[in-house]
Amino acid sequence: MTDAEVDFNKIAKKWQKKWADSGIFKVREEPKKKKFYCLEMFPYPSGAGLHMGHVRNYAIGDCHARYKRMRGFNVLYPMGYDAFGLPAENAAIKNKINPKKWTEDNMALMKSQQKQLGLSYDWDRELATCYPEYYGWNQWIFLKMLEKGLAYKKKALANWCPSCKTVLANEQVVDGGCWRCHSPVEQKELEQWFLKITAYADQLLTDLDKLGNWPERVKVMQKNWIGKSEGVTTTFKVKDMDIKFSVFDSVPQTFMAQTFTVIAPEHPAVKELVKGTKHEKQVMEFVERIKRKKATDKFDIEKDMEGIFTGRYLEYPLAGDRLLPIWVASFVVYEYGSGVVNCSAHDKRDFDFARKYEIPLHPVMHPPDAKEAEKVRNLEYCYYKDPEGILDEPAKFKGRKWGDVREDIVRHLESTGYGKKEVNYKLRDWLISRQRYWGTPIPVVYCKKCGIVGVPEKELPVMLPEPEKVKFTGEGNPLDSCGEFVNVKCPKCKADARRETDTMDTFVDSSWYFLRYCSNKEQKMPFDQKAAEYWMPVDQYIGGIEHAVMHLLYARFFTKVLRDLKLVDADEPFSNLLCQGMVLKDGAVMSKSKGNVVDPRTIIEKFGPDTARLFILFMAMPEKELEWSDKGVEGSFRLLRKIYSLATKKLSYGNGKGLLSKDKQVLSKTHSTIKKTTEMVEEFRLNAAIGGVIELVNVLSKYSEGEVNKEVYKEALLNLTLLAAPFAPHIAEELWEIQGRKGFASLQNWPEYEEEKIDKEAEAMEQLVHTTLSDFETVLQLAKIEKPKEVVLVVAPGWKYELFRILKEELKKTRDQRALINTCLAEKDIKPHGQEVAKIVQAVLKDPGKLPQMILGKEKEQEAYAAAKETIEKEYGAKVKVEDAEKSKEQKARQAMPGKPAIVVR
RNA sequence: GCCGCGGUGGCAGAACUUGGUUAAUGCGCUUGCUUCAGAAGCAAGUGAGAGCUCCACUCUCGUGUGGGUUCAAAUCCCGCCCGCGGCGCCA
Repeated sequence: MTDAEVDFNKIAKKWQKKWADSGIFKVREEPKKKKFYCLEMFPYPSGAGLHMGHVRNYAIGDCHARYKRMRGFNVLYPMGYDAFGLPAENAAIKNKINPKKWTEDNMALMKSQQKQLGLSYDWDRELATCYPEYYGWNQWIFLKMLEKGLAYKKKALANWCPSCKTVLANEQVVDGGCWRCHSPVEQKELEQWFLKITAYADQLLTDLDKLGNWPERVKVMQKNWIGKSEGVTTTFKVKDMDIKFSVFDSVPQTFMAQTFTVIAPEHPAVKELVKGTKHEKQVMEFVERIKRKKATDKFDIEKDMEGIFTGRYLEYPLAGDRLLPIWVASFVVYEYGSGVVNCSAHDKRDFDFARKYEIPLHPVMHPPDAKEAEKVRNLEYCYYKDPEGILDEPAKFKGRKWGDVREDIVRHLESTGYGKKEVNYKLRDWLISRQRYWGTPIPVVYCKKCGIVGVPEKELPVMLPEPEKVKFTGEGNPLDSCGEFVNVKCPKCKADARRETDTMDTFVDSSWYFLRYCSNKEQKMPFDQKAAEYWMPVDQYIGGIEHAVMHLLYARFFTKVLRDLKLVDADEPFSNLLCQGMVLKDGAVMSKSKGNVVDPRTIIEKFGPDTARLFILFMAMPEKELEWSDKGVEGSFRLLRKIYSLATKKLSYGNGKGLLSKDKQVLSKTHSTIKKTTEMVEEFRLNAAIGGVIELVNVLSKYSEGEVNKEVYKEALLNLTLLAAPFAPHIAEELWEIQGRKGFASLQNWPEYEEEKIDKEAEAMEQLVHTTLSDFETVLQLAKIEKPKEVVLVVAPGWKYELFRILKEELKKTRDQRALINTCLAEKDIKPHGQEVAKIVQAVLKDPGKLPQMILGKEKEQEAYAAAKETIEKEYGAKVKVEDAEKSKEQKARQAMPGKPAIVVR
């Protein structure tokens, strides 16, 4: 670097200020303009500030937002904070810090870092969920759901995290532990608030198909989570008792094989089944033991398949007077279906269980192969779910295939009066109660007379009491300690009443924040309908894969509920989803405990925000994991410096008359780079896009060292500036200014690939230079040196191989032509692209009469050769014939091959 | 077990949609120039192996693995192996 060192941070600050002062990133609804809503998952303001994962997230999002803006879209690109949550409260308990203050400090820190990165947010739309202006609308939506029966309270076994001292939703239990602190989750019976997400199970499932641009794996995860299964529920009586069991069966075809029944240990009916019998003691001991095991350890089906007979039988009139012994079995899931299952020989797990406890089995289906059928009848192995399987029973369906008898069996079961077609889901209702302070108060009052009363709309928001009025002891819900909050009058009868002290799961906050951004100042409603109509759905959502189920499912649910409330018309909140990969260091996720954290601040301070952003975008595809590399950061830094010097260095201009071939190449490179970069950015292959830009930088860098054509250089530099704008916006602005342009680079139109403006020859050259052998150059060389009378260009398969084999032969006969070749290459200012060029030239020099024939096929190449033909004819006066060999290319190729050089390409 | 994704030089990662001399781009490394020296910068080189006194050059093998289609396969088809992620008793 010969110039004075550039202070990229100074440049960054300068432009950040100009952007802010001019307000260029503020947006309004403009019905005439095409809108684009670009959104990143808003961060939780933790005390540590931004980490690399955030930087990556925002670099991707900002790049996209800037690109779309330059493409002429009216871009909504907002930022906010998911500000409620446990860490704030824990800080309050541990360090006696005001959770509100703590959160606000963190938000301020984060915001300053985001500003330091130069992200093009419309900061006027900022929101934070911990303020009544926001959470009041959580309450409003909750009340609407309460009205609709979508919010309800029930006593249920809940997942309890003893460390966080709160309840967790099913989705928040990961590997039997708390999703946040990983402590083992306990089961506790509590009265809790639920949102009826199951009412939308089917829609949430089927609408996944509308999400064409979501990653497949996310869709699969959601699908698994919803877990739809269709089948038949049959209801039978327990012998000698007044108990009936409904049993769900998704594989009803083999119902005649059912020989025993299993019931979940947690099932309350177990107690009744054994009450007062000789089995009682043993069975109840078993139940307790299994419950404990399930609660603590990782429960493993393979090892822990256990059961115990209850002494009771289920009547099974479908098979005459068959009685099914009822067992308590460890593997039965109480929460799924009815917690009772009928078992048969045609299920792997049932089969294994029956063998273990020597329960009789009764196969009713056999494989087509007679030998195998015999094995199945002898119970040598479990035969299940084979579409080719042939039924033996019931008699009515004997001989039918398992694969196509299903519907008939279902109808048959329904006709018996015992069965009913039913759909089951794994999805459970969403438990939103949290026994915590730092969250949205659930707007409900308990009155002795009126029962559960929703707080009237006009009294919203139910404000969280100031932290000073609450005791943070670490035991129980802090809100219970605030009498002023708890003791209220019933809104209906004005009698003394008690306020609900549960607060909402913070996932409620993030389930509709994208709607609030559309009109974050709205006072009368959660959001302005017209604004939401204009902006929704989010066109591009970007965030971590860890939210594949929870957040994304809840947000989809809320959107559907709000749609049914006629507040939005979008079915789905996010049309495109990008799940960015993790940022790794030394092969592991960056984490404090591993000590491999790289603080974005140090990188920004040292190299400036553009370097940090460019590096993080260039190092890997957005979806993939990114391995941090300090050296790579320096590489990006060097690149930016190189770009900067392209605009500031002294140039020596040529006489400016006509374009030299190198000028044409630069021009052509410029435009092909526009083309490539545009394609890559559209496809979110930002790493490849940057790779392309770097190529252009390298070409320009080299070009700028010799004599340059003023106009060509100007055009190249201008386009380079614009192409770089989404990736390194500050430097792009600076270059823009250096080039004497007015306004902001950020607001310019994205450059277009202008085909007609480019010299055809150079374009043709361009298309071939990097992808394949520069055939065109070769032909030009030949034409220039020998001024041949005729060049035949034809297309056929295998050309390169054949051509070069022949040329090699030629070469062998030649000696000492190297000097000459090198001379002509130098003169033409062409970097010897391959030995091949030299070889061809050499061959031609040896025997000018024997020219290679080339047979062209591909559209691209045809164009290239057409251009070549034109040039050669014009400039060198030789005749060129281009043959279209598309239809019979192989035939032609073969004809062309013997004795003569040929090109074999399809 | 089921589902999804992937496997390319020393590393990250292009090229796979549309089969055409595999390896764009960056990092690293080697050599040279520059420098008091270092850093930075610039220039050339860099898949592996072998042959050749040297140079020039030549040969063989190379995209996890084994097959197939094709004049031609990283690319298309089939089998297998390995890795990552998700689901996990779902009746």
